Amino acid sequence: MGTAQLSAVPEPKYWHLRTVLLRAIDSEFATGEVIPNERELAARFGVARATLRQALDQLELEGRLVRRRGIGTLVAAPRVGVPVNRGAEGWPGSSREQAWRTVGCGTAGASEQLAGALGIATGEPVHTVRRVRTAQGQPVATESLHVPESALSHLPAIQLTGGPDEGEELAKSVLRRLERLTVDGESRAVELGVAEAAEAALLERPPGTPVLVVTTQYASAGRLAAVAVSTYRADTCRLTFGETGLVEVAPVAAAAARTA
Amino acid sequence: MGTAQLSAVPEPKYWHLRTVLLRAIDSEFATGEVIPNERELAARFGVARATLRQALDQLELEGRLVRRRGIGTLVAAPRVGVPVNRGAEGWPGSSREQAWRTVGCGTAGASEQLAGALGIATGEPVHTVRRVRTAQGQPVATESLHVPESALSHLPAIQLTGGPDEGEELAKSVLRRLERLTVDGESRAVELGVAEAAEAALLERPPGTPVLVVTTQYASAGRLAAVAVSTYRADTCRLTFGETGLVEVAPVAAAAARTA
DNA sequence: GAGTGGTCTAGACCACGAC
DNA sequence: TCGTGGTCTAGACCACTCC
Repeated sequence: MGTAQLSAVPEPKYWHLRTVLLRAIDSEFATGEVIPNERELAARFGVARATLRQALDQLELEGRLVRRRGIGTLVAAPRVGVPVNRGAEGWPGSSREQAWRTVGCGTAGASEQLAGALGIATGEPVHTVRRVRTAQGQPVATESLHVPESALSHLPAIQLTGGPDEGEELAKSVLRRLERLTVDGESRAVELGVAEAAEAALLERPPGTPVLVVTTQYASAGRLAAVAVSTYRADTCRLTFGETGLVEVAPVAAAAARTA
Repeated sequence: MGTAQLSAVPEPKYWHLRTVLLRAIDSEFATGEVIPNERELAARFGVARATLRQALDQLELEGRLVRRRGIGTLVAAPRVGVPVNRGAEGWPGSSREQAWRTVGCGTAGASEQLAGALGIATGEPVHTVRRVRTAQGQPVATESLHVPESALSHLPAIQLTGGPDEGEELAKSVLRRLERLTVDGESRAVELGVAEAAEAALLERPPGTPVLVVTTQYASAGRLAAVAVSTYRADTCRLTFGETGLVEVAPVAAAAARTA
């Protein structure tokens, strides 16, 4: 990594540093390699450590760097493409969807806001399944799946053993019954958010980690049957939608196409 | 806004501050209202201004605050739902898609990476249309739409006047010819990025602004006919996908469903 | 214990908008 | 001219990982 000088233009130093560092990690470092530590880089570029950190913050937000306390700053692997296609996968919990692991489940009366989102009356019983999704061995998303009991009540109840894993049993029951509904509509929204403490822990990241929040509404028989709110790690995930079969655009090619 | 004391837990101060401020703006301030300035808030909470700014940074990333130089910090309006549904809209540039405005157009030989993304040979001529999308009077996205000439060459060329607005004419020609193709497949990816200088200017934001990068591949007649890379302002946008007709989940309800 | 990134401080000056 | 947020500095101490 060279010691390219900073220009005197009215461009912030940290932004210029980002550009210089980006070129460096693209050309001189391999994925997973540690770059020089912050104090050394700051000295090398003649800036305060806080300024250098501002540049690293940007690159981390872009998913180009990973910082590990006690270890150093590493060049990040390209983001993983994560399919967010329930249409192709069927209902949540169906057989082809192996990536999700249930971490909790419960039933409660709907809050006013949750009731509004589900199109039901406040206080109606709603099952909530909490799950974690992993890809390539890493946790990439958490999800809260909300299903009003009334959307399932015409289906035969599944017998619960009432054993030690009560939550687990309930989750299985909800997901199995959900599977038997026919999906006749899905609607999704994606926005940027930050992980709260509980989510952050499941994602193995500190609180405040940027996440992509995906809100999905499932319709069945002309009514809203479920709402899922999933939070995907923004640093490692690239959400993919749409028909399979098309070749996925490589991240590096996408970056080129953006400014070409 | 009260002066709630900070707890002594091993939770970072800035994160605790974020929580306190979030409660305050939810309960005591209206959309568009200015909150007290940074120096006063820092004094009120007994922290350095940099620490307070770290908390405000989080809330700005979440789209809850807007900071304006020379003015102050305002409570942000809820994010706008922006449909990213070409299926419903038809090809880019079709009549129903009023929100886009062309800002530039050109034709050049494909770089190696762009060729890879389009599934063509390096150096093949590719038309690139640059556009800006506005919603509610605000610019919300920029886009680079890449179309290989070979995908259009079987269609009658549209006569160019060669007048003063050459780029504009070319853009119209490309978009009109594209419209006549039948779309038989779309594939999309969404990831987090930051705006470079040119994009940032079009979005009326400083460089480094977080954006949602949407990469769309359009297939026609069994081949890739176009690739679009759109960057949406993450602070103001909530991307919506899927069938219309379902009621949109209100942001506040979605937030409740996330942790309920 | 040594080295790393994470947090925090108390200042300084600048760029911009309103007056 | 004044008040605002934006940038930058030069330190300090802490939490974590590895040896």
